[in-house]
Amino acid sequence: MPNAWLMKIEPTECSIDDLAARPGQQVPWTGVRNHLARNYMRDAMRVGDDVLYYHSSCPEPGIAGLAKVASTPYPDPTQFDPESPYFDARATPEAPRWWLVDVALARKTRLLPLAELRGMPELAEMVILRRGNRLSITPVTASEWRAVLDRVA
DNA sequence: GCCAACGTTGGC
DNA sequence: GCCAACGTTGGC
Repeated sequence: MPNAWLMKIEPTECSIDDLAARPGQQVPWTGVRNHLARNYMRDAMRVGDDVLYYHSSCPEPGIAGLAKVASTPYPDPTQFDPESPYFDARATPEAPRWWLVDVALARKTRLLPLAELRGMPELAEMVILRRGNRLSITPVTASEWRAVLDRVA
């Protein structure tokens, strides 16, 4: 049984439709600069883990599709790129500070809006819904995953 | 634009 | 190590 995760992305960066249109329907999860979220990718994720693809900072925030972890962790290349907003002068190829995984589309779903998630009793304890949560990557329990799957079926 | 919540920075 | 100030996130 794979673990499951919720991963936030701004649709202006890569929406579910952008992902579907990409060759390989895959996206490297660049730009994470929070240690806990980094640790989830580097230390806890496994290829094949389930992912809830969540649109954030947009007119309709919510779950937009299902995806899977598609690579083992590797250094985020943007940390070495002085032109990138994610450049980190303290990182070197010998001692990277930031890691990522590739995420591959499983399928687009109907948009499950944040308000609807908040209304689901099965998701009462979901990390993303807790007050003040700002983490861009959070673990999802097996029962939460099933509840979301049932809802978009 | 507002604001709550949280993380980071930096002086001490 | 403490903590105030500041920056960021992200929904509304």
